[in-house]
Amino acid sequence: MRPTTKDLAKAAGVSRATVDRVLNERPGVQEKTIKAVNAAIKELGFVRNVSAANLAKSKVYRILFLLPQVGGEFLAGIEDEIGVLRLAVRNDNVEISVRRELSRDPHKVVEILSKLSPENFDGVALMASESPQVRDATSRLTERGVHLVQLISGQPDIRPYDFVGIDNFAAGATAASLLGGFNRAREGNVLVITDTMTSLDSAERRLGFDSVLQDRFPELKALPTLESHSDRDRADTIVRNTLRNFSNIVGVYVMSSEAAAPLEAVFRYRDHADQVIIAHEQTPSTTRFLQDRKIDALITQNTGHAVRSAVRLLKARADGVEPLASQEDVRIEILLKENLSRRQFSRKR
Amino acid sequence: MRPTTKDLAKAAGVSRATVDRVLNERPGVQEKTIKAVNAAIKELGFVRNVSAANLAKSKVYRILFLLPQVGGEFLAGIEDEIGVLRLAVRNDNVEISVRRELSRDPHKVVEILSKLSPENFDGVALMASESPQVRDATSRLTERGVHLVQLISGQPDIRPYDFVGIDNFAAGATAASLLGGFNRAREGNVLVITDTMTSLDSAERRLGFDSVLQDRFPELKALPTLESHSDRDRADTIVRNTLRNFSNIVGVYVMSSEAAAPLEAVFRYRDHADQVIIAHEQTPSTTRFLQDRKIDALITQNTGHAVRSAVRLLKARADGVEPLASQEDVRIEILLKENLSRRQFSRKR
DNA sequence: CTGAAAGCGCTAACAG
DNA sequence: CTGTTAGCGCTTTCAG
Repeated sequence: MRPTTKDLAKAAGVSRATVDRVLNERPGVQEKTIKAVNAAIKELGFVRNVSAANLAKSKVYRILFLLPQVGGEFLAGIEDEIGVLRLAVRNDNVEISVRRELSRDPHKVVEILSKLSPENFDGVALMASESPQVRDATSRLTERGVHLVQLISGQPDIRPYDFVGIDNFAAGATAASLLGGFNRAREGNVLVITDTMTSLDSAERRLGFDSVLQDRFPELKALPTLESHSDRDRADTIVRNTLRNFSNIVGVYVMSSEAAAPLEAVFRYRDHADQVIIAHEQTPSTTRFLQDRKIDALITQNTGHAVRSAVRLLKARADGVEPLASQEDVRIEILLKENLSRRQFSRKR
Repeated sequence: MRPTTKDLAKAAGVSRATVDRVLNERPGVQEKTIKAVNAAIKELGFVRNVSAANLAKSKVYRILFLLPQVGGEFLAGIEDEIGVLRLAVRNDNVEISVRRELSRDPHKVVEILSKLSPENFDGVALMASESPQVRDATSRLTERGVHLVQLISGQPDIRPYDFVGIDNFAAGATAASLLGGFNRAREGNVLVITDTMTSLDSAERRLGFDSVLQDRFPELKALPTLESHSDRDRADTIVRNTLRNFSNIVGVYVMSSEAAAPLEAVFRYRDHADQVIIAHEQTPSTTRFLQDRKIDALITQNTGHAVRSAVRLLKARADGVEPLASQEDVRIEILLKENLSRRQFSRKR
């Protein structure tokens, strides 16, 4: 049997209440009592039972997902994943809420973040592009005691909070590697489209893409990035114009997570078989395109996993526990028609 | 506040003990009392608090991983993952043990399985090839009340227990798609190697591989499967002979999860750049080969995820709870040099 | 600064 | 067939 607070109390010659005080670093305990309890902890190899503690506290973890207001299939998919998770974690005292109210304007984002406090939320999963203003606001938020994880959009490895998502430079490089590899060494141009280049995510993908193209596929030349600004008509226009101006297009790379409109524009003016086409993220549209072989590959991240990871991280931070690192890594996945996962799950009854 | 058994008891006009009896379908409760309690459950929207129940029962989930006795880097990696997980889940009353004692001989496997009982284990994760004998033994095991999940090796969708792993037909198809796609339409032969074709896994991969090759890459012809029988020297010999007998080899496909020896044999007799090389699973060796561009791609499954998934499934089955299907899907991943995940985890302090 | 006692939601043992 | 009582491991008053 694992030792309990009762055992600690006996070993340290104090009451269970005092053990509790020491365990939770509550104030008002004599230094020597603290030492005695800590010695007992070490000696007995005590590990606290978090669920018993949560039961006693009737603790609920309140987690908020802050998402962009506008979005297409990709964002809808994320909302769905959150919805599924919300039900699944109710048994673990986790209460998830979602707000779709972030805009491109950093000041609006800052305003929303500034209203958040530990009174209302233990943790926030934020899906917003980086900017100096937002960075400051998140710092203040965490200082106020609200845990934060940056979700999908943003930069790994840079600040004192967690990032859940893929390395966009590597994602772009992966796209280039596939596009170049599948292209059979034809010479020509590559059309590159995204939503907007002001987002760091797209910029990083482009850098990764270019670096591999230059290194390994000198026969390919990537054109300047086209920006659709989330506008269907605009996507159509810029694609049409570019296809008209550049004759020898052998590849297309759609960098944005909402790829449907740009891809449809391409299909409208070109036979899909005439070039290698790579896009990002798995949505109903992109899945269909892959199945129909209208595109060659998708670079994706497992959004369900990302969302669960965000919740686990926020919970771990709230508990002051170190998360299981390997589990929280979001991989850059490559999807071909052949490895689209068919079955959701496997069990016959 | 969510309703508790206390609320149920009051609403149904019975004691908490009776509520408990109904909740856990214990015998000896009047039909009408059961109805009353169930009515209250429905009315109040009661959801049981599993961790409170576990606390009261001091329940521990005893889970056994049964692994093959012999194995290389791939199996070692799985053992490592289990080791990490064992520590991580100790706080969740899960006790994991591992036995590396399965042999190729089905009768030995059966013997081991027949000794397992609910007295010792709540669930077993079994990594063994399919065979009629083993199938019977697993059926008897589950009938005895020990939950079972088939891990990595085996067939999805066929029996009344869970399978955690990838669809090997699709994995083989994916390999062919990459090999053919990267090959730039050269005509030639493809060397195919595995450990042993008697395992269903390899057979399935081969079928998937061939089907895509025939459909989409008629310029490629896959040679009969070579079998290394986990023997380094034998791998060397068969590879050398085949390379001597067939001049025009433009591709190599290693189907087995332990790929190091066959790959090294290939490198010994051929310049790696002369053909497209695809193998399975990420291990120290295959990772290095990918980084050095000695191989072109890996088809992998996330073993850490698979192991965690197995534990979650066995726990869910033991609780009689439906698992979160989407989370337990193991994907066929494609690894190029570009999307090898660098960072394990991302947080600066 | 420390301890006693009650309670979180559920289960187990024993009466009745 | 059903209720009472005690207790899982930890936290939270409230005294002292």
